[in-house]
Amino acid sequence: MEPLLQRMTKEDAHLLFTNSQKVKFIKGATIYNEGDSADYLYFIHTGEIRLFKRTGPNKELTIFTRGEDDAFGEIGVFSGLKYSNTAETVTDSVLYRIDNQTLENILTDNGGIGLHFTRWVAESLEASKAKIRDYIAFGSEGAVASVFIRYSNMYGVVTTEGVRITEPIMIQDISKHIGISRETVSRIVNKWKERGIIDNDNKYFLLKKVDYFKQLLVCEQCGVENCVL
Amino acid sequence: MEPLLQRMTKEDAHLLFTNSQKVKFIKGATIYNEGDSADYLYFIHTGEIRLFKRTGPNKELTIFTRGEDDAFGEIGVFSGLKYSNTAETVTDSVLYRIDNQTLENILTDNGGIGLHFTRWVAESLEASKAKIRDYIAFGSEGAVASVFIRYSNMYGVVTTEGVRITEPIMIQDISKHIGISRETVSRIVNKWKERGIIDNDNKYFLLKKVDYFKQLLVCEQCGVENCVL
DNA sequence: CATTATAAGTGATAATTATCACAATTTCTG
DNA sequence: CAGAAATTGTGATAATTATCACTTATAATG
Repeated sequence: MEPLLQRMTKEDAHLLFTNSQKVKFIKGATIYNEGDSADYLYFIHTGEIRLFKRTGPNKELTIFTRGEDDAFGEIGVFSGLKYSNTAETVTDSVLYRIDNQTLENILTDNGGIGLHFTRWVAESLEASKAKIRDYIAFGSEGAVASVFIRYSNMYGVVTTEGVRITEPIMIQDISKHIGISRETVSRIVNKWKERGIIDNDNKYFLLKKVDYFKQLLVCEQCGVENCVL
Repeated sequence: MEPLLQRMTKEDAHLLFTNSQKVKFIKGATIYNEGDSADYLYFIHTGEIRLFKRTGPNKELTIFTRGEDDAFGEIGVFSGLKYSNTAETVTDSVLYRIDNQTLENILTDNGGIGLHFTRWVAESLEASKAKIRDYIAFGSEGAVASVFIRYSNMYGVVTTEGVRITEPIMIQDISKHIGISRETVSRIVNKWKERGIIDNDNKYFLLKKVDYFKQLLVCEQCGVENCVL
């Protein structure tokens, strides 16, 4: 999925930045908490952000992640008074934040920018709905497969051996995306390793048989563009 | 969640209608299929529409439903070339459809209308993400509870006995929302009936202890506005 | 109103997944 | 590089859920 800022002209992006305030966060910092008043939309200059919901003591569900040139906080800013997720940095991050009212004024005056926002949110919605399908309809294996496919769409490099994922993936990250126990995810991944479907060098995975995943998830109908985490 | 057309002025809604084409469908008709070219956004004048994905032979997953004054098809129109869901009428329906390009022109010229679209899509996104949480994080009971809570937010009437849901609900409808077998849903619902948590007159349900559901789903943080199906 | 068609309930059983309790690996840090 | 911390693997067992094969109940139709 194309990051929000890359969809617009430099001038439009500049307009948003000049109306924003620069804020820095170190790795692992919390930018806002679920339930906080939703005052800002955040643009990611550098870094990566994980949005998640807490579902119990020591239990989290990752809702999505966003990276450079993208934005987050739309859920609160456009649709409610409060953020419905917690936002946390995955890496050191430099963000620009624009307040609610300033943003609305810009969008009202500038339908072109607004249309980019609508498309961006609509694609996020698309991604979210496709996730529901994948996570629910094909059991635990389907859910894990879906996470791998989505990583491969985001960070995959095609090689002769298969698709190499350039971002490190931890088993427990996968587990947090799909709400399945770490142990079960571990067992599924190891079964696939034995069968030669995937391979890994510690946290770096190689999908040797992407078709196995696509078949499992009945991917024919589904475009790849919005199949992301 | 407020239907799209009710968010805007009559003039703005009128502008959209005059650029649209009226189409009628009988109950159970398919408006478009997953994979069809996404040429139109549809406004619902009267009727109710169910959007779903097919996940196997005789297996469907309901993605969402929309009713009067609302719209659907945004996924294709704003974000892709193809519809990613199948749209089917639940009741006889009168729709207006506007083609892709005409809509984009209107939104580009009119940031105010565009902002309503963005908010509407952002709230749908919010609903979708909250669903993921509910359906995944609290087991089968949580998923079923979530469907009831969402029905009650959409069609609930508060009475001295509890919340009465004015729309008929079939067990297999619930099952299609959450991807859990009909039999399991049936067993869960009957267990709750025995315990006095819910009651029903055939398809009409009464939630006697809404708090039981809210506790199960840890609803404290979550606003009710976008907690819909 | 009898007859189909749909939907729902249920027992038995198989399959899947979670949980617990550690052991083994890998990564981090001084 | 050693020791600590974090992550992963694994066996045993419990809990949950799906599936199958019916039966029962409800709704639709001529």
